[in-house]
Amino acid sequence: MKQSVKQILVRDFELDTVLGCGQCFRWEKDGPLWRGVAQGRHVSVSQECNILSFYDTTPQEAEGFWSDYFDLQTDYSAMKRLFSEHPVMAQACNFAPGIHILRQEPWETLCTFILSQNNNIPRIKGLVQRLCEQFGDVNESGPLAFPVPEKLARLSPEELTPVRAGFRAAYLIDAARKVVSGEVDLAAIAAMETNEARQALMKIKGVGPKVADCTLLFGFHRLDSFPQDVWIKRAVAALFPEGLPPEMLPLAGVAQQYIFHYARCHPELF
DNA sequence: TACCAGGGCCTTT
DNA sequence: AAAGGCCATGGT
Repeated sequence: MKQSVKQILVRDFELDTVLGCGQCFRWEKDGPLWRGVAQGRHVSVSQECNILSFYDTTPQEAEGFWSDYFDLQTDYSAMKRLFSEHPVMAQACNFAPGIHILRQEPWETLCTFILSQNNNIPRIKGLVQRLCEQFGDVNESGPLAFPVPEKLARLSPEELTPVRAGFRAAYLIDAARKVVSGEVDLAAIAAMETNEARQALMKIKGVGPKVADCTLLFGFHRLDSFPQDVWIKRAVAALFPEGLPPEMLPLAGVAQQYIFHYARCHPELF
């Protein structure tokens, strides 16, 4: 194995959990190495104990762009302390102590979660990969950037058939057209209060509360947005019949990730 | 409110 | 090898 270009000491971070828990779809594990693309940059990363090793990038990119992407500067132990005042949440936090919320690009996050609906992770990855291969730009370092909205806005549903997204193709095109026209303004959404931002995203066909909240949490780092799917609804009903404790609400999205991962890995409990 | 909309991965036989 | 279930959902 070649020498890493940068090693970073991490806490409360577990690469396998972060990249495998269903918040991102452009990472592949190859032996100990995870290879991925974000915003047209590619990188390889591995982790041994608390050391994160970066390859195929520069020390500057690792310290800057990728540290931000992996949200390494946020103190998750403080959040876990708050959540752990609830005994069941303590168990969930303890079960997967290395969860982080990635800081992904909003447009890509919106598209990938449109594609995620009524779908499973392996197939979502395939759809995203074909979308990038067919319509993404290649830069000089090789990786395929996620297709820009202008590109997708020009397409007809027929032209998207090679992606094999099914009924989701029309949703993707609607999203692209509304972003290009400014009817959905992602920069403005970044500045909106969460409920207003959710409503704005839901102007897109195929974007309901769940997809909107995933976009806000994973693409805009809105830690108060709380994506509710069948698993979370079941788990919350069992664990918090009165609803989430109010002190957790500003960080409900982070709490959601611990609960979701715990529920998925203990299906017999819910 | 219930049902339907691609398609393929994964488990079971 | 073949079959069927299942899918972090939303529109009609």
